[in-house]
Amino acid sequence: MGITERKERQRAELREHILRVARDMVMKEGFGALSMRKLADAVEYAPATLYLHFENRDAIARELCVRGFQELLAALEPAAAVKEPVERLSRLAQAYLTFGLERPETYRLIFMEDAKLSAELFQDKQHGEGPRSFALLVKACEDLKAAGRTPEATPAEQLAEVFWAGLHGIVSLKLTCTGFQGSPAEVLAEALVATLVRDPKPGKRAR
Amino acid sequence: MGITERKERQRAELREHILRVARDMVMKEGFGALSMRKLADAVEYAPATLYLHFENRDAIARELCVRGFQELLAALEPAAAVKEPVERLSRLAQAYLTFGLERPETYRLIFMEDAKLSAELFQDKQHGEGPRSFALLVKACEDLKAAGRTPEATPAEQLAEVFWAGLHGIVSLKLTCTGFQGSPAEVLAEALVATLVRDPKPGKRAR
DNA sequence: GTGTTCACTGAACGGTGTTCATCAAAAGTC
DNA sequence: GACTTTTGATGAACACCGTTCAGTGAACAC
Repeated sequence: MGITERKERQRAELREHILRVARDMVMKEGFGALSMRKLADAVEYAPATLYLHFENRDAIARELCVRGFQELLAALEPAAAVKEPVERLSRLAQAYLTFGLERPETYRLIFMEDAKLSAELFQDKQHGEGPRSFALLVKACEDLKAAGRTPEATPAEQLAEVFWAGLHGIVSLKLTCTGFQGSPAEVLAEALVATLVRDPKPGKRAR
Repeated sequence: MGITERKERQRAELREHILRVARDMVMKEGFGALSMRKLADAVEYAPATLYLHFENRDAIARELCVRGFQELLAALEPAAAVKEPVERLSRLAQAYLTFGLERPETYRLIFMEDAKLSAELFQDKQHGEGPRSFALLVKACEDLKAAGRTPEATPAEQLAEVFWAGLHGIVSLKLTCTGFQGSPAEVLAEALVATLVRDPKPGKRAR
């Protein structure tokens, strides 16, 4: 009875194939330019066939979103492995920027498209690559705080949110408001890290 | 020969009427939901008539963008009038957030839609409400720097860009990634200001 | 009164997402 | 092997979309 298994496998393969082609099209021309008909054409099936594998166009977007977050997490992880908190923050910032600016359409899809898309991906705060990516920033800020190098009154979690917001702001303004920001993204990232980090206080070191 | 004048006035009035209706529709359902046909229906003209007043749908978006930036500038100006730099920064942040969160679709239109839209509005760095809004932030950061309360190495302009990016990040993440940020926007705004501002250094006051 | 201008429109073109009855081939059953 | 059932795939349709353009009728100029 390997038939049902084979069918299931073929079905999964086609689904995967559709998603890969869709991903390529989105990366080239953006999600807005992805039409079900063009996608069907590209995979050499009739448009209606796509609906046997995905509920609708949004379902494809959702799937691509998940993969986008996986890529983001993968892009951040090397930087998150750095021990020294300040250096780690800086590396995380650079990695985030590089991801956003080199994959603009992916970035737009996961962070600047419809709210419904990314909202549900942040529901489960434990699993999911979105929350896990954020957790890396939180950890970095906690370590920074433990080293006594953050503004005292601000909790690490809030600091991480401000950090993420800053990074997202830099990337998304570069993507939409072309030519607004005067400074290069890397410079802004460094400036952002500089605002977060406080000089170590010699008086507190003995404590 | 008041006829041509009257015609011109009527023409301008209709154009204005179309824009007002378009603005209402965008504020209610977002720019994506604004269709030329529905707009034509709402103003009780045939769709083709709209093209006698606007080159295409994007031209309407551009016009609404300009108005959006005017509203943003108007929202920021009271806060910009505050003397004390730290307080001013805080007020600017709150005003920016309020604007973004209370007019989400306007905000999306001017900052999160197509790059072409806002790009050209930031070409002329002197005039235009976009650059002038940004100038308010730059001035605030310059005054903050003059008071010796910024990170020393970072120029005021860069600081302003980081500030704007932070604000934009907070607003746009609230708009797209609903439920991602744990903290309320106002709290994050305060935290953002806190990261930018340094304690006054008593040693430098005498200088 | 006649000619001209011009705001306006209906209909069309080519595109979109989505649905559904239909069909042929594969799988299951005897 | 013949018959029935299941099922992957589809063509055609529906209701939208932005945009164009020939045509029309009323207001204007003379």
